[in-house]
Amino acid sequence: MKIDPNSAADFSAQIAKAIRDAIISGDLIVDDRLPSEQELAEQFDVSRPTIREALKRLAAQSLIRTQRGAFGGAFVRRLSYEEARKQHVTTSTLLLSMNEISFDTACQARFAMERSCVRLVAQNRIQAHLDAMAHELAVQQLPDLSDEAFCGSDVAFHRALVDGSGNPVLSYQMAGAIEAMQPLMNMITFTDRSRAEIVDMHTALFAAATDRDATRLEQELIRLEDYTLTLGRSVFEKRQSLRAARSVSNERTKSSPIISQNGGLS
Amino acid sequence: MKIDPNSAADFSAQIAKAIRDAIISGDLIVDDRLPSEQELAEQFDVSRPTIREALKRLAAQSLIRTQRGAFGGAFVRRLSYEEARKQHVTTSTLLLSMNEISFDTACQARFAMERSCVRLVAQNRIQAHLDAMAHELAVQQLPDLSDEAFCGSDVAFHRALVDGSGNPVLSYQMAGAIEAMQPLMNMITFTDRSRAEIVDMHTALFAAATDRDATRLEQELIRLEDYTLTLGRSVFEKRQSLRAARSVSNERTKSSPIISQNGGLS
DNA sequence: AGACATTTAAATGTCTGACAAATGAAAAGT
DNA sequence: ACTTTTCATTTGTCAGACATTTAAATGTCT
Repeated sequence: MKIDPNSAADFSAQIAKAIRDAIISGDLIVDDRLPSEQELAEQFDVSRPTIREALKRLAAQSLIRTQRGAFGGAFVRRLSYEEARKQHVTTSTLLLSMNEISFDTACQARFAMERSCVRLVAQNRIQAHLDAMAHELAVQQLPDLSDEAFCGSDVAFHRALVDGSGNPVLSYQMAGAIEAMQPLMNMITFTDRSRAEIVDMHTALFAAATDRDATRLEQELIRLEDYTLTLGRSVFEKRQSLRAARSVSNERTKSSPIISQNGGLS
Repeated sequence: MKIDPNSAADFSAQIAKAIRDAIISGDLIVDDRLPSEQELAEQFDVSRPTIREALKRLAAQSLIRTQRGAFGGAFVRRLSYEEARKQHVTTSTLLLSMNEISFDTACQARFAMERSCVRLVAQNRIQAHLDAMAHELAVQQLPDLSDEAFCGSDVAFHRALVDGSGNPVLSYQMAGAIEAMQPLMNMITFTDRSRAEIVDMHTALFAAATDRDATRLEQELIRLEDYTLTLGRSVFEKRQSLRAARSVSNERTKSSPIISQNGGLS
């Protein structure tokens, strides 16, 4: 077996790549059993811990599952929509939080993508999707709802909307836009936004979906985008003037106060 | 440190999750150094190999990088657009290949998403994007171009198009649709498609982008979607009749012949 | 004093060998 | 025929060791 001792990468990374390529290329298909760790160690001519590190890498990507005991081992795992969605949301969330991305850019991308669903939603939405949307609408009007719960319901509403496209691949792709970005936007705007106005727009979206009216769905999404953009900008302006006011006395308040940065993990 | 010996999950999985959560929550920020493996082993009260397996899981998700030597260690890594895009494409490719997804569904999702870029492309494309598209157009007309190279150029053309949106977040999200699905579609349709017709449609897309004409961009993408859908259906019909003809003599040819399925890795 | 070479400590990368725990198959017993 | 026991296989975990890399600290020479 070909692993390059002179390569920059670790053995475990090289081995993981070799197995991953075998899965992607189809040499290993769903539910195929990989050789045992001992056998792999012999095939690749490395020790068992090294093989184990490689397998853990693959497990982290949900490419394999392992089973203990006789006739156990590592098996190629079928990547489910739910797994894929989770990974996509995690990756998107991290990308957004680790890179300085303007509110406008994120907002633009999110709504451009959601709008791409309107035709299919108008065509394919069934009663179950409308019911899910109606349920979230009801939740959003509860008087004592916490901000977190409102945000969660907001995400669920939009998820139900895009699920109405009846296209699971599209829904999966949308997760990165909606489930990763919406919470970030909410975190920025929740202080200033008006729940009533949002519920109003959600109600309009619901009505348009009920009527299978793609054009109105698109219009309402544009309205929601405009509202969100305006809100975001006003929040940033407010922060800007606040910062300017106290910049003389207090210098570094630049990064989000959410980050506690204790260094340790305890 | 809290790791649950009774949990169903491995220690390494639990530890990886604990650290991942610390990164996502912001307790650990970009370029923070994690404690050394030895220290982590003591904090979590497990052995060093177990810690290493946890760290490899995080490395597989590009969440950390490691550096050898004194003052080395594991550092929180900034997830770049390129990394995120690669992961997204890999996940999407696997999702598509491991689940039985109809050609129509994939096609629908892919073009719905690409169409969501047209407004921004018309608004924000700069000369560099047009140049990249023109270059790929030239490549696609080379007489001796291999099928693989044509497919590659096809993907590059569409990538240049969506990059024209000037929104890196949108480009990243599109990667899952275009870079993961286009190759699959090509694999199905490359036998029957007409390069001339595709080049023709690409040329029209290029012209519309040059003219900043969003409506025409959308129209041309719909035309390309229709062409691809028709092509895909005719290919499947052909296969269907072929299969019916030989179904008496030969039973199981259901899965793609691309899969060699040797079981081993050597 | 400053520039260069050497040493050293800290950290990851890897290996060996061992034991524990789970698990399904086969053997034994009823 | 059914149940129980045994057993081999395989992953999960640990301990200890050595190799390699790296940068800071130290030493040495000009």
